[in-house]
Amino acid sequence: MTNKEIVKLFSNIAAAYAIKDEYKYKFQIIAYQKAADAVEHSSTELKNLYEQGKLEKIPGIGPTIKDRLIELFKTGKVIHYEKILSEISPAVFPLLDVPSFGPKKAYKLVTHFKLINPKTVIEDVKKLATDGRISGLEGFGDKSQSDILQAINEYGTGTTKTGRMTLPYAFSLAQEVLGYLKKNKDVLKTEPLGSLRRMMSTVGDVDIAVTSTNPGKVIDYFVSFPAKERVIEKGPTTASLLIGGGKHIDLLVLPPQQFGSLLQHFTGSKNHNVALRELALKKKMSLSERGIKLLNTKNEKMITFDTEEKFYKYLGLDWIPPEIRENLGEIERSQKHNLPKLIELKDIKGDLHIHSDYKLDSSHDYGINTMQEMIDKAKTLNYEYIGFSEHNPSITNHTKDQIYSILAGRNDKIEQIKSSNKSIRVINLLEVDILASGELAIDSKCLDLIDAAIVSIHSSFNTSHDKMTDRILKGLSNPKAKILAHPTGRLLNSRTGYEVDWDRLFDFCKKNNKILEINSWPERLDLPDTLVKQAEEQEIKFVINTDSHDVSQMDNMFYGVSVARRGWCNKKSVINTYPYQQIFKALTE
DNA sequence: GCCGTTTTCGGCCCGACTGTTTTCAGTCG
Repeated sequence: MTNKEIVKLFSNIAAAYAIKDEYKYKFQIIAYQKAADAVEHSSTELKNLYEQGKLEKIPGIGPTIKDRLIELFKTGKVIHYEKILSEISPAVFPLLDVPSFGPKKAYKLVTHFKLINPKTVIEDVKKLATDGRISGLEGFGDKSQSDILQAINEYGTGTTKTGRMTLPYAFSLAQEVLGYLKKNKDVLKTEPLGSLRRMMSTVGDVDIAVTSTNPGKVIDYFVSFPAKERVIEKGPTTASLLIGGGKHIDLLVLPPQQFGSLLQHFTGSKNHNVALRELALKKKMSLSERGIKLLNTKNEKMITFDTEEKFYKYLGLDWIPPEIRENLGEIERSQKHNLPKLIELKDIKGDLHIHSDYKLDSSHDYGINTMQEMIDKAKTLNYEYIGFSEHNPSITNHTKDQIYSILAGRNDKIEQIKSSNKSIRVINLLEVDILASGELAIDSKCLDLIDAAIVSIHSSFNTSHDKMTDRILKGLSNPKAKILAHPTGRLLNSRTGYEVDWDRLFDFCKKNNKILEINSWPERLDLPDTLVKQAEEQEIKFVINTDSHDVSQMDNMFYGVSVARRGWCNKKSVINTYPYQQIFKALTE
């Protein structure tokens, strides 16, 4: 049973409760939706947590759901869930994946037309709509019928929800929309919000806020955005467009005096906003994008805010950086005026994971720029130091002596580079494979040629959770191995990372002064932010690297810093904020 | 069914938009 399957199970349970009796089961529905959400965002497979007896570590899973998960892992099923689901045709559930279908609509159609086959139900409903048999059913008219047909067609052709965008893609899309909006004279201010402002590693839809004294005109202008496929909805203050690839652009327009609450609301996250509103309720206030309503006054007086700082302050809170607005303790810390001081891009003093074009006869890829070109780029970034870390020479094509002489040749090159670049310090690193056995790809005589090794997994990904952990710990046990690069091996939208026992790894790093890389490559962003936060709580040290293979990629540092910020990192936790002497000591002691 | 700076019992966010209605239900973020 994978997390993905558990997410589907919990959402189906929530839907089943909504169909049975929405009012009676109101809070079970919320609980199961929350649990599904928590499992979806868990950085570890629940199966592993179950084996370690740590299921209660997931917030949103309490005693009841925990017992049911134990039953699920032990027996492969949960009797209580089977009973609930058996009362509803299984044909209801596939429809829930189609946008605009909720439990009520799906149930009504499935029941009325006696649909029973979950494999064909979407096609069955499509045919009913095509034949004009849905219109006229209670609550359904001609428009509903054609909307259903459109939703199923878009779903079938993959026009809806084909994965999430990487950050650079989302940024460029947002810039395109912003550029368009700024040409309109009724647009006073405009900002991209939502998960993009929170710098999540992937972005689903682009959310844009606008202030204007004439919202209607802005909305009219927005819905004629040239790159749109169609208008999803359009009201007096909000509108939503469908664009290529199934992405949405959501717009919210309010007057300038409400800009603070608008920013706050539309930045999210949902969990942060819900928690904030619950806190406000206890103070007899009700929050929305329009401001704060005072519930104990006569007409529920509305206070408006032109900045976010004022909005948070009115609630007795310090302003919270968008990257940590996930309801993971930030609200409590803000109340106590005790928020962490997050690392910033300007704190970074160097980049340690750089691939130049120096040929080591490796089986992996090379960079395209010379060492000198990368150093020149590092100077423009005001770095104090740079670490070269090409891949180790191929071990299948060479003898140990050949590898030694290749690396000795590279040492000569690095010495020469050092002597002609006095203003920037050069650190002699190497990215070394951890083999399937856990051994490093090169021997200790070769390792003695370099200052330290960045070790990483590039083969045999499909190993069990325990074996992969053993393998990594063995690799890291080598005294020269100081940094574990891209620790999960994930590639966003294409490869889930390998399974590792993170508690064991973090414990090992803590005891042995090993450093975890936060890789800034936008398809990696690895270590993921949720694991960064766990490791940060255990006082593990990080290094934020770009893994650059060309000079322009050295600008990706910004993305890695955002991951560290989302993981609540202080600059003290990140070794490449240290001055040269201190980082060199950390890498070589 | 979860959870705790008001709580181990009694709470549980808020509003937008659409279609089918004539005051609201359903879905979404």
